[in-house]
Amino acid sequence: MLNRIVLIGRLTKDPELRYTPNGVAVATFTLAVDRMRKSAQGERETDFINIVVWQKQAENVANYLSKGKLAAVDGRLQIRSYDDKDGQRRWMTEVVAETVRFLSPKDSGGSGPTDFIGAEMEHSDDDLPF
Amino acid sequence: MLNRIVLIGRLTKDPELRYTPNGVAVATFTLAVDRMRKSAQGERETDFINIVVWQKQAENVANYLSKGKLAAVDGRLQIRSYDDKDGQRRWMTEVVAETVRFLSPKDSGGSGPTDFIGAEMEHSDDDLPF
Amino acid sequence: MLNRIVLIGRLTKDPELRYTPNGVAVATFTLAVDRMRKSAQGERETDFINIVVWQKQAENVANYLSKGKLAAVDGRLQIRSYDDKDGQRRWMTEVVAETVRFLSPKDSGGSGPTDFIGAEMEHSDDDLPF
Amino acid sequence: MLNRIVLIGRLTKDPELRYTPNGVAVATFTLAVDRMRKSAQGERETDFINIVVWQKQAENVANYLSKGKLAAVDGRLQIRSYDDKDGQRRWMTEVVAETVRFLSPKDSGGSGPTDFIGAEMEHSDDDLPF
DNA sequence: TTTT
DNA sequence: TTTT
Repeated sequence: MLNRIVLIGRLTKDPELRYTPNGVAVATFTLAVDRMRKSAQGERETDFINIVVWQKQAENVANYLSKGKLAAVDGRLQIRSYDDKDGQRRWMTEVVAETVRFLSPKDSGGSGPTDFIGAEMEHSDDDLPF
Repeated sequence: MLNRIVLIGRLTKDPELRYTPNGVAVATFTLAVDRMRKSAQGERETDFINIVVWQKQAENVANYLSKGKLAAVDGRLQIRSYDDKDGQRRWMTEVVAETVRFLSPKDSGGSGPTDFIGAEMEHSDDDLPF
Repeated sequence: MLNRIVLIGRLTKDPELRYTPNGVAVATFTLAVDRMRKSAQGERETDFINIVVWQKQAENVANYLSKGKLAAVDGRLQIRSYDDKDGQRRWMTEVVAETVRFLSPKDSGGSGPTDFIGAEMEHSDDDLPF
Repeated sequence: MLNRIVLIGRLTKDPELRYTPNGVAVATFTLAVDRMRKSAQGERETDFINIVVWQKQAENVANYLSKGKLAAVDGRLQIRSYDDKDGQRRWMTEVVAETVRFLSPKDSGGSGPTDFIGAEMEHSDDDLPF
């Protein structure tokens, strides 16, 4: 009924860009998200979370994000089941991004992307009736 | 750069439905959101938060929500400034809902709304290329 | 660096309550969270998401939640790796709840739990210095 | 019943640090959070949102954040009413931060803060019973 | 101006 | 392994 997740972390690798049979862009990457508390042994712990982005955003991600860059993702958690090569049912978890924000400073001297991408929320309040 | 809020609470009154000059539906209502901790004097405390919803959702809200009903709102926090009648600058805070979910059980015997409304997130994963 | 998720859905079964070797309560359950958009074939789709809760909350969940009840969970997404019986590395995904709210109306005639449980946020503002 | 907000933006000024009568640290600052869509006239729009942080975090914020720095805030929306000098009831809105993350790169050559601060979530899963 |  |  409601499913909303926000993550901030760093890309473990460059994003991968593909296209569906009907030509829709999809980018995937993994975010390393450090936990706030350390393990019992005092090591830092990290969740590695797979992200999927669609369409224009997928292309922006592929163009402007790369390994090690800091990013924020706002989306929903999705769990897909599939059967592996041995016919075993497996589950895969991923976050379907609604918006991705680039948080690493633009490379100085770079051509400079706009500093955000994402689906627009609905409406202007320019002429509210109240 | 990123602005995301999720609230669950009860409507303090029936929602109000209006239309912009160009015919776009807008509904407004207030959610009473109880805080988890009580005040120093042991009283329960509550935040009263104004919500704005647009378009089709505005009409659904007007049709299916009413005073006392439980609802979840997912949106963004917005602060608008305006000048009051004395020419003083004031600020008003409201949450612009992206989705509103109805959490009170449908009235038994009622004709029964669908149990949710809201903007759709972007994409199907029916034919992922991986 | 930041990892925050909010879910609303229904329990697929009664929660399970266990204790760690050192006596800390842990409850687990699965939330069925309907997606907003239907599949290409027009079926409703659902994510089944595993939830873990600790301590006092675990016991409240075990006492007051049961199969089919509506609940909201606020927490963080965690991915643990483990090796299955064939020595294969597997991942399991779960949401570690910080708070769980009970959204189904209390059974009429029931003894009535308090209608929420959860970790408290930090501070009162009773004597702010401004 | 549930109230959760996540913001990313830049500090409009250096944070202010104060202490309650009983010696508890409180820091306040304002985050400039750009909206994703531009106004009808094509200008970028921004929400200026007041943030409050308590205790150890307040001191960290005062030490490591300053005007222009990028930060993420995770907390709850709070609305307090007060009476102004003319005896008029006014409302003020602020976000009570549970965690604040520093997103600007540490100044090269600086002494280097830890790169996050915040309340810890509850439990380790080092000895889960399952 | 406030809800169960 | 799944809920209304």
